[in-house]
Amino acid sequence: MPVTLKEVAERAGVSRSAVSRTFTEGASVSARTRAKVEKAARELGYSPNALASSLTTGRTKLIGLVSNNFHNPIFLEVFDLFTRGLQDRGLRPLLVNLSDEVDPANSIRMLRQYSVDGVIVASSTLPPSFAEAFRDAGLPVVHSFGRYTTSPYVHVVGIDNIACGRMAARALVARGHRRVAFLGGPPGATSTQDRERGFLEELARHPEITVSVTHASAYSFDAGRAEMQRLLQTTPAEAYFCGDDVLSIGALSAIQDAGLCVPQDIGIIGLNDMAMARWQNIDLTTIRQPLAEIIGASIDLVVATIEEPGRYPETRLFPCRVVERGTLRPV
Amino acid sequence: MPVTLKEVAERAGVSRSAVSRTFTEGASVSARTRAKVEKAARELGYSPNALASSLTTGRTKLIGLVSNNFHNPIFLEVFDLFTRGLQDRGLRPLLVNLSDEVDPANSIRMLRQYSVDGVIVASSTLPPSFAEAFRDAGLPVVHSFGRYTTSPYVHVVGIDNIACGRMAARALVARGHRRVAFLGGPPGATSTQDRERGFLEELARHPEITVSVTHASAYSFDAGRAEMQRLLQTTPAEAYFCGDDVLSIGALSAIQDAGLCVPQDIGIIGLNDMAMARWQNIDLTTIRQPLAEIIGASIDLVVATIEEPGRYPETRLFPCRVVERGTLRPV
DNA sequence: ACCAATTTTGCAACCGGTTGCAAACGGTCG
DNA sequence: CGACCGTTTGCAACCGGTTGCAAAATTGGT
Repeated sequence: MPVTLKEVAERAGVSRSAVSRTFTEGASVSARTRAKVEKAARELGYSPNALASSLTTGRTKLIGLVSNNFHNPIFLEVFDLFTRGLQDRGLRPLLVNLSDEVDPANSIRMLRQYSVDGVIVASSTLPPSFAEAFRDAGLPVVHSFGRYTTSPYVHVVGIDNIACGRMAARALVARGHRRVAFLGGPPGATSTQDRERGFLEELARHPEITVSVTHASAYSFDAGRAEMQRLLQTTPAEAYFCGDDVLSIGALSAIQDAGLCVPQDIGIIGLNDMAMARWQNIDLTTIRQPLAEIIGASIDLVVATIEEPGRYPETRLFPCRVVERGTLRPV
Repeated sequence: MPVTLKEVAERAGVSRSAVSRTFTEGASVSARTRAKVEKAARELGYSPNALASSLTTGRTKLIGLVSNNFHNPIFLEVFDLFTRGLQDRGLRPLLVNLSDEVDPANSIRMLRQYSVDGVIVASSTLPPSFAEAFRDAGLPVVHSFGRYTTSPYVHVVGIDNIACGRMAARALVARGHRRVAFLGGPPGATSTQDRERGFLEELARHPEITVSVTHASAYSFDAGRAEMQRLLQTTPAEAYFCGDDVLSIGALSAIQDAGLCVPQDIGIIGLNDMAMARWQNIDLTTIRQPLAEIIGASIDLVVATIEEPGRYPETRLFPCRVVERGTLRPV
């Protein structure tokens, strides 16, 4: 059904190579043949088969976009930015939903079958070994929202979660809170581990302040709410640094249901600054993670690695900043 | 770099066809050769190139998933279900983000270049002509969340929006409201048009009830909030049927900010029942759209059409029901 | 052990493109 | 007009598979 190179060649009265050349950037074709070919192609409605050409060129312009975060609303923003960014560069996202899969083997096999040019692993809950397995399979890979390392084995783009933990701690200290706490995401997530670490390190400099730590089972509203409900059964802290925004919103809902006021009775600071944090009925004080920059850099890096396969793995971290809204009392 | 059929054949001491056959379902290979081939393949880490095989078989197992809804949180649920559902059937989603594009031509060209087996257009804001253009290009297509027609030109899977409008109207009537209103999404969206129509038709049977209609500029929190703020400047209705949940949440926030109580002062009923509607700090009364069924049927239908290209276009609608929560007073 | 029926196998052509190479072409200059 | 040089062109091989067909191997029956 779809029209092929050969048919265009016949109609234009030229060889197949001529047609191929008019459709490849920087190939040698005279203006006359090009015109003939373009006319024939237009009349026939021809567009070259990207997959067939990938056979010889070795490039598909397909990028595997692997994620397991299909429940945290911020990932809709992430997918929006990734798909647009990839499209803008002429690349196509092949989406892989990991849901509860932890073994990269299947995804690797599948993405190799489709000869993707590169892979982006977008997750803060997958272990570093996950992205590394792609690299071991010879695929250019970038781990977005991954953990910072001084000697990375794969490209990592994201934020300095330890520094964010510190930043959150300083924000709470600056407000004079004496009993603070970290309400983390799933303990296995490197993002939570690092945020916790930074938070505790900074607070270690203030021995007069009491710190406690607990974890929600997932980065989700329900998990955040459940954990805060549990905490409210005994004496809660004065202010919480929550593992991320969706957790914060869950915690807020538990606090409000308990008849307590935010930020008077309990303060909350989140992390991400997803669109919803700006919603006026939520109005969450949070640490802003510069999504667009992270995603832009991730794409740049995967493209650079495709072009230069031996490229040395690098880490790109973007600075975050506190966005003051209504869930933490003024300094 | 990746290992090919030929290398496996050489190592196993068989022909290339033999290798090909051991990897194709239902081909004739003796147990002995199969064993030899599988051993060689395992040792070499071979997995067949899906794109190369697609050249001769004409099937890529790639499905174009086209959407323009990257800002409505329910679409994260939609993408989750679509990607999982497709993966479960051995299909791969090639995601296309339309953002503000309205012309299908580019998407069609691109999806044909990648020889997708079929296309799913997931949007309630794109006109019917959008999906139809794919069909005209010879691509099997299903329009999910599209408009119901008695004589569809493409497959449509979704809900009966007119019936939903009626259902919302009945819910408000049953509660004894005398001044009700529809706060729709973008006027161009067929979903909004149909919901409005059903709502008005049902209310026409109750001449004693005052009805008014306005529209938000998008299915988004901000648009819903802005429109409700505008409405609150004069005398608002007693209860609103909002175009969808995210609009409802925006409206709720405006109402609360104005110091009014829901459902006492103003009632709200939404549509979709997205995960967030269940969040206890939102607790939205809404009309539940059975997402999983809609998406399952969409995939079934696109698969069926791939297998039987001449298949008659059909419409599959799923029933919705009111989910009672806290934003509408009890009957 | 022989023969026919059945299964398995390899050859070779093909899917829709790309590309190195050498021949054909077009233009310039003496 | 012919030699020379740089472009443009087509041929043919190749990318990594699949598949129709006929030959080879196996099976079963006698």
